[in-house]
Amino acid sequence: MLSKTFTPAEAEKRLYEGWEGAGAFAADPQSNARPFTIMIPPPNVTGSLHMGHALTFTIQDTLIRWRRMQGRDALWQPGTDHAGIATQMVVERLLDGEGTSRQALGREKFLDRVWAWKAESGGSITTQLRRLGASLDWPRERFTMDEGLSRAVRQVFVRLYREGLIYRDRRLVNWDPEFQSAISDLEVESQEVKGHLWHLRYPIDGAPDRFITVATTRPETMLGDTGVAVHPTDARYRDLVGRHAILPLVGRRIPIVADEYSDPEKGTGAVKITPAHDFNDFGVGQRHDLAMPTVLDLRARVTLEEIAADLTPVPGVADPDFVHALAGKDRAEARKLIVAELERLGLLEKVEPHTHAVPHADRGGAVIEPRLTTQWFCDAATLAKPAIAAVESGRTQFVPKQWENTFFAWMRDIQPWCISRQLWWGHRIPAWYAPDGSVFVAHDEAEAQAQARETFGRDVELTQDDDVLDTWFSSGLWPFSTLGWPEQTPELARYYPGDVLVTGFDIIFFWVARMMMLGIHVMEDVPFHTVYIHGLVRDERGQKMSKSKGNVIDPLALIDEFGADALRFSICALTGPGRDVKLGRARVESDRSFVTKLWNAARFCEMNGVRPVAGFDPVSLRLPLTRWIVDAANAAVADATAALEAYRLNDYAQAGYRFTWNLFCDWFVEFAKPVLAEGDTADANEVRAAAAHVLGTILRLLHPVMPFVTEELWDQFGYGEACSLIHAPWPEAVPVPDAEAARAELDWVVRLIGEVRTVRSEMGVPPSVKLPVWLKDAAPATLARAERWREAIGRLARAADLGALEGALPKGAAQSVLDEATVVLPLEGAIDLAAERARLEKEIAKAADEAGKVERKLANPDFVTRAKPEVVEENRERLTAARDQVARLQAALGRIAGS
RNA sequence: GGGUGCGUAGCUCAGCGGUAGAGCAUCGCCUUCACACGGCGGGGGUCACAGGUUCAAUCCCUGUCGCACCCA
Repeated sequence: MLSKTFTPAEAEKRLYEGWEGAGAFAADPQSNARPFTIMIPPPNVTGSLHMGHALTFTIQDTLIRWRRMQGRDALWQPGTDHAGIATQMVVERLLDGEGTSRQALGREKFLDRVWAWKAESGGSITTQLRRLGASLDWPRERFTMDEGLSRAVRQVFVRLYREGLIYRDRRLVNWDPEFQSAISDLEVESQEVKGHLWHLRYPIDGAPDRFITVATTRPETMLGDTGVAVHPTDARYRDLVGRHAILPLVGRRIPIVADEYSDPEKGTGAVKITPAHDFNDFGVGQRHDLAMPTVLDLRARVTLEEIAADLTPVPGVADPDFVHALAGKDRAEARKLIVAELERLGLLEKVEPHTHAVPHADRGGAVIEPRLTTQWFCDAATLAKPAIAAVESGRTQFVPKQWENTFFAWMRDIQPWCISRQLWWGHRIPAWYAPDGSVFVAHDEAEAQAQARETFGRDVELTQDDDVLDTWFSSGLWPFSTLGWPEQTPELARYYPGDVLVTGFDIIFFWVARMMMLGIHVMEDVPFHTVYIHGLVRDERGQKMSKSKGNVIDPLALIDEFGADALRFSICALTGPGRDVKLGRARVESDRSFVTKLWNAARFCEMNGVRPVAGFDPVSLRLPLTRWIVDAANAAVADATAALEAYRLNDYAQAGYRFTWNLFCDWFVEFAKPVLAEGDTADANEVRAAAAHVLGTILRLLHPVMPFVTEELWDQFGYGEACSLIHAPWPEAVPVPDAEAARAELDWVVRLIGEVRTVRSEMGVPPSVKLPVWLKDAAPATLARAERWREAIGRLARAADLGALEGALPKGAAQSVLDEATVVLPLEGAIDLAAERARLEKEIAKAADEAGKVERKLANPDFVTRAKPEVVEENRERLTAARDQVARLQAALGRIAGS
């Protein structure tokens, strides 16, 4: 016996353990089945499950469960990435709490400590994914810092280096001064900040009392200015191009150059150029061969090392003592002092309020400082070309397609990818330096030694590069490194390339781009054929969830409260292609009702002796009711399958919901009741068998999105062994004899009941009062139909009697038109005639309005001659139907006129 | 500034040339033997605005306005 209610908390744990324990999630490399592969975009090892995860992993799990049921050999590859910066931050914070630091521990002990942290609290997300029901192949779980994956990283690094696609270069990079590491462009987030625009007057060399005024948002960088740029067409400054300005405070002579970077409309049209501290200025500096002194150190404090020699006293303009005093000052402090000094010297023309975009680190939030350093770079532009081609040719397709534009835009304008990080936690760069600075890139130290020996003719002492690689470098290898590459494993041969990568649009550049570039280069094939891009999760008002707004919803709390099935269903139902998911607690609560509804429908079936029938053959179905519901199940299966194939998760959820609730529960179960009450008759047994078939279809249909409740019912009903629904075959259409006739019949019954219910409700007849239902002018076939459904109509339409209208219309009857017949409800004088008249007049107006509209359309000769013939024909039929409707309703009105 | 997406019932969204739809909310009735996490019924929309194409436009085109996001 099914319990009165479904208890998710109890069932979920038991069922998940059942599946996992039985190896139900496992891919089978030995199988003959066609594989279906989803590589999990590895979540950050420091992370815990948030709504974004719940969204992406619900989609992935729904897809993987569906394909698994279709008989595919499904691999959903789990794992986490080592999240260099985030993890190091977490552990450093712990050390800070203990009054120590990574520097005090030293590199090796620090790394031991990180591994200890990982063993203890890392990867809690993998436990949480189980709560969601995610059917990942856990024994295959990988971590980007595993030995195997680390080997893949070294191998690819060495290969790309030898191919010239990885190189060292001194370039401007985004520098996080708090973390003291380079970070990639993508880890920088620009934020609007209210600041100022300072207008500084730079004296012109050799032209007393003449100045060029530059506008800047960062006056503290002026110490590193090595030029002033004006637009080549700017008449105001034409005569100054080629001359020099005297850099205030420093006393350096700096050239005034013509460069299109300078925007005549902005500020004064003249910009100061600080090549070592601004990306645009760096470009100008390169074009005009300007010096590039660094004036801020690793922590963004003023350093004079590279400009000390330039300091030249100029009376009233530059005082080396002032500049010396700035050494070691923080950039904010230096700004204040410099502005004050310029003001004192009369070189500050004006200060305007100004809002501008300031780069911040997306981890930690420090203001990023562009900094000129030597780093390792990857030639992304070269790697991007085949990736772009793969998408252009359709070997990899984006769903929805418009995201391909985003991908192209970024990939076609891709910058060299800075892959070195000044961290300890990560894959240490396999490069060793000889005392003279020559570099040897090798798979290990011994190989590097051998190379050095060859170069120098003797052993030299090598030191390994201190830096580690960007975490995304290892994530980019994920689709093949997790399968054992560089070993040629059976898994690699079988599951690469994968089928679909599921992720949010915010991550196209991170995962998609990198996996594409590295996958194509190393494996010579795309890593996946489809990239399904979903939206972001927002709160019910459409606001982005964030801790600072306090609108974060914890998916685990929702699972505790309403069950994983309800949460998963909500997510699926709201996931339209290219749409953000606006999710609130109320939505999940209401979807729990659906879980409950399904449970109760199953309980009804159980109580009425519905049991799976071995060898059930739909071809033997005789009753319209059973043929109708099995046919409708076929349609639901077709809709759901088509929706999943098109990645329309919302349509899939809706197809399951509507069929289950609005057809199976609302109509089929109600129609079945009188038949089932017959007991052990042939009809009743046919209904039982069909109900069992359809319930089984529903359970299979909904399993991908609601795995727990469906599995529980499947097991308890005995459709299969415990925990076997996960591998049950995905439903397919079954042959139904004369489905068309069954549909016509049931459709009529449903409409009749609807008409009667509407009239009763509008006339204010309480459900406790049963009324006869008479059919006037009904065809014999219609009367026969009514007779067949006497029981059900009696119950659902509260009909005391049912049959043809004998004789004249009884006094005070309500009427409604249904096809050729008029449904008559005798109200035995209790009817409010005025109300009935008004009701009929309203119906007439509606029908007449429709008739008029179609009439006008058909009266247009252009329409009749130019529209498609079937459209014209359809409209003619509509006109006839509407006119008949009007005529019958008018007749009905006429019949009560005399009453 | 460049790009993308979106403005359809109170809300969330579907539809995308030929009769405007769903869910939720709302209102009314009902504790009917699976389910009140329920049943039945009703109301509610110049499909953002203005032009254009077409026999026909919510749907296609152009422009305007508004919102969101991405890139600079």
